[in-house]
Amino acid sequence: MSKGVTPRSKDYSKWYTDVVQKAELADYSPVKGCMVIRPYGYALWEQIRDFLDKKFKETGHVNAYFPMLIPESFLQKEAEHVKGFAPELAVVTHGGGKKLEEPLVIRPTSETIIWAMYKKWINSYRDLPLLINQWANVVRWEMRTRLFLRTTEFLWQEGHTAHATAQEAEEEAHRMIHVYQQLCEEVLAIPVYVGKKTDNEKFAGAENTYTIEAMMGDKRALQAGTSHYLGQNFAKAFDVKFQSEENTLEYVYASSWGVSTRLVGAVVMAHGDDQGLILPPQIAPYQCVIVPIYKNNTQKEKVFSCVQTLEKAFKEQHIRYFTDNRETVSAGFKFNDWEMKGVPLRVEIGPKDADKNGVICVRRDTGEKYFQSIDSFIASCKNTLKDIQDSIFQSRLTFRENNTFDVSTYDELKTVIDNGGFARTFWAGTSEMENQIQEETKATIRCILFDNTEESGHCVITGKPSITQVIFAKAY
RNA sequence: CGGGGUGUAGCGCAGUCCGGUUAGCGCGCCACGUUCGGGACGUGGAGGUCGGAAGUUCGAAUCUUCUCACCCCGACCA
Repeated sequence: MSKGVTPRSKDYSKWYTDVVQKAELADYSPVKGCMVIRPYGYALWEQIRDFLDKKFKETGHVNAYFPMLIPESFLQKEAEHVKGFAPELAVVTHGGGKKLEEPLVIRPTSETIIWAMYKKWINSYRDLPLLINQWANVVRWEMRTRLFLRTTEFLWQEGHTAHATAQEAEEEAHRMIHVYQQLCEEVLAIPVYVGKKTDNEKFAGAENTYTIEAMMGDKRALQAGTSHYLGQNFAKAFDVKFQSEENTLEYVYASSWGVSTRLVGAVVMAHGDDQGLILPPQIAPYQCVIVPIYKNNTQKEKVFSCVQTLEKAFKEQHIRYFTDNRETVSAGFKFNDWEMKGVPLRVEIGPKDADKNGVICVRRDTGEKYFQSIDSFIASCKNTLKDIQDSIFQSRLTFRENNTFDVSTYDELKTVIDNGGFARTFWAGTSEMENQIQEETKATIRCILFDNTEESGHCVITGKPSITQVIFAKAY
């Protein structure tokens, strides 16, 4: 095995694949397009899952589980939905050695089977709102796959809610995109642009799609989460009506929203460097790694008494840590290994430090290395982790701001896209114009910003006055 | 599906053009010893149906035909 990873400047895509594999986040499986999420990678997903699950429950949602196999006919019921998903379905045609009466598709998303059930469960306005989330795997037969970013099977959560009014469903869709924003910014330390998708980019079967868009280390955009206002589309397709307080029969309004294991890829690409991963403390499986250094048993005893002091303090402060007491590899190897794995804070304790009752700390984000007494280390560790979290976020925010350019002409837009970065501009164009721009520049409208930086301007293509500010970028 | 590439030890590769005893190298792995503060070293060792099938030949990793798989770039997508 070679020692480092391909430098980002040489081949960003290769760098990404190298890091994912060398940090032991995931590995290629014997099944084309499917990866194995390894324990260290899965631990990242668990952090994401735990944060979101708590948030979902705080906002009134409950978890449930629906079948992975969906009757093929269900997909047909919503015209746009089937059009969007039909090309990428995996279909089960046989079971128990016999051909099935009706083929079953492996869910690419669960709207249809969930709405088939909602029809049974929803009768009255008293049954609403219905706020269900599911943690599940889905399968989409993609042409080209990449570890975490786009795999044939992936893990995600999908929320599916039913409401009595359009306004309530819209509010729900907005609420959840903001939960995702909070996840990205506060936990993953990735700043995101929040906004709405254009008709070209919206979900198959949605009225409105909301999105958070993050900038990766190569200045391309990654959609990090989506939330949809589905209107009455699925209610009509599955005939889900409720009796209102006024005793009228109405179709219910819906939302759905999801994030996936793609977010693990986002963390890699947003923060990583040529040494490997850089994990924000909030998501790091180990926030601190202790590397004891010694030559003989006398030193070992002395060093480990310090290690024990640290471990006790970490436990008390609920800091996730790992003591690397492998005797088969050198200290230098361990340093590189944990840097590859992105552990935010490394604590080295050698005989010299133990004599002085201190430790050497090394920050992964800045590389800063300093001596501290054990007492002051223990007293400041939480703050240091917080500082790392904040400064990683700040550095990403600065990076994004430095690479987001306001443009007012198509030529400027092209220049920004060619040089790499986000182009922010006003828009009053059509779907066709958007397609044309995509063909010429490879860039798409990532989102229509919720929060404009200016109230109004002129459309970058048509010159018409506009209050719609958008982000153009090349996307993953 | 279009374009490009690769299949030889766990990983990365050489050997293939121009067929010739026992198929090599680096890393990793195992054992022992010396090491241990930025990817340690020595000695010994284990590990291969050369992607698969058929053919040519006295003889095939190497030539021919067919086939399978995977990777990269595009179109599609969270």
